[in-house]
Amino acid sequence: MTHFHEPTDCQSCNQRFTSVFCKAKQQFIAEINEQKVCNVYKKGQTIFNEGSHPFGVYCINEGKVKLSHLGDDGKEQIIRLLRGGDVLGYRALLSGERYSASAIVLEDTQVCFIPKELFISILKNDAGLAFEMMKLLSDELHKAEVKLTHLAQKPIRERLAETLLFIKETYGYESDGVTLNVRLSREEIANLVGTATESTIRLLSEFKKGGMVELEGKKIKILRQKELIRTANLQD
Amino acid sequence: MTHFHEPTDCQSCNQRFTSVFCKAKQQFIAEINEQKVCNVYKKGQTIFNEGSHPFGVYCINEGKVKLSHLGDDGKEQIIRLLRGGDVLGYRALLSGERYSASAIVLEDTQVCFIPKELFISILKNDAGLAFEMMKLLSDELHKAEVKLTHLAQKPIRERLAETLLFIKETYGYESDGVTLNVRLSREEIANLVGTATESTIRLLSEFKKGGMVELEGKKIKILRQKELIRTANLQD
DNA sequence: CATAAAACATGATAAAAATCATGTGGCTGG
DNA sequence: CCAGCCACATGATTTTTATCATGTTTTATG
Repeated sequence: MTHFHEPTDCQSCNQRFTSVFCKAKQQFIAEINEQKVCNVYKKGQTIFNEGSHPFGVYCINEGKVKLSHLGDDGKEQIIRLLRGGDVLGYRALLSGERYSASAIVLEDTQVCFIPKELFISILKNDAGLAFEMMKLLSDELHKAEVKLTHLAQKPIRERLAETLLFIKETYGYESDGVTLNVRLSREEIANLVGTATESTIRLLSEFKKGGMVELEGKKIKILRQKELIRTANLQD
Repeated sequence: MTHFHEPTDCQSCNQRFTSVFCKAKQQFIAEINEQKVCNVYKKGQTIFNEGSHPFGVYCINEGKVKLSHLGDDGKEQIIRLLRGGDVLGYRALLSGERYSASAIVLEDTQVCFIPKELFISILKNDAGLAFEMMKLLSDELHKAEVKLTHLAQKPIRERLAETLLFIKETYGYESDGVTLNVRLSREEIANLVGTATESTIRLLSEFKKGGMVELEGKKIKILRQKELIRTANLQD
């Protein structure tokens, strides 16, 4: 079980330079500081559930979270991977709907909760923060559109390679410089790629045979990044 | 060739109650009115191109536009369909990047151009409008995420049915109450569904045989909407 | 109006991916 | 510690989808 220091206030939070909220005016940061509620979730726990009403936004202090939709036939689709400094739950809040995805913790994670009213009122009074939120939304939209195009046009082999690179971008390597710094099941990787679990397992084995990756249980080591990039066939 | 009345000002624009801009403060609407540039594009023309720099946003007064990405292998992926009242080009502007998609006109379309500086300055000074923009972005993000999930999990047959319903939602029917009010090539429909053109043609023929739709060149009539909904296998 | 080009259509085939089946190893809870 | 379950793995098979080939129809153009 991971041990966390509860941050006494937002000024000393280890995400104070990373999160969008650092762009808020000082007075508002103070308000957040007063009203925020900090919480620790253990691996596998749910921060919020698809279909329920949002009461605020969550800011990840430390940890890893997956955001996933349930498809019409009940199959999970992982929409986003989140880390320290990321904000979640704002999408539903802004469009005034229920959550369209569930947030599930991938490893012990500390999260600050900011109540809806405060979040909205700050957004309405702090144009700078509002602008940053728009940027953030724009970036997410862009990523979603690119992913959508790849999902429609690229074979699974390329998408798996791309997904491994994406995981590396998001969570980086462990101190050894090659092991992806997150433990995902093969099924989760499949739900990120958008394919059947068996296909993912099979292709990972192939990647391993080709010497691109090394597999040790849930540990994945990227041995030849360049070859992986080539396999992903990315133009951008 | 369609004939358009150039709107003399935003107050009399036929989209003044539909567009996000109607949520802006009166003073800003007046500013937009002064600085906007109206333009008519003919079918097939490009409003802006993927990869170029944005100089402002576009507001569709009347007409139909497709927004499409080019995949890494050069294949088109249509990511959005737009109509009168819709705004386009804001995504790239907000995240400060080049356009990540091209906007191409599906039929003669009248568009107002609003310069970047004005748009940004209004957003920074009009919290109400900023909030509406955030809502709009949130909605788009939501739609993109749902589409992403369906692309990953649903067979092409269901996706085609869903796409036909989506086209109907966007552009509605002609006065006869059954014909989709837009002319798209089979290839464009395929690029919307995310599949090969031949597959789309084949499935449309099947839908026709089953009596769900009627095909007359590019005219598509929806004869049995309920069955189409069932075919799309939608839970939401 | 003739003609070429593009779009549509459909069958045949090949490739990709999902599903089914079976087995193994590892972890968990009694 | 053992039984049972679950994740991982891999082969066989089936289904789905793309690609290729060819013909027809529509549309655009000189």
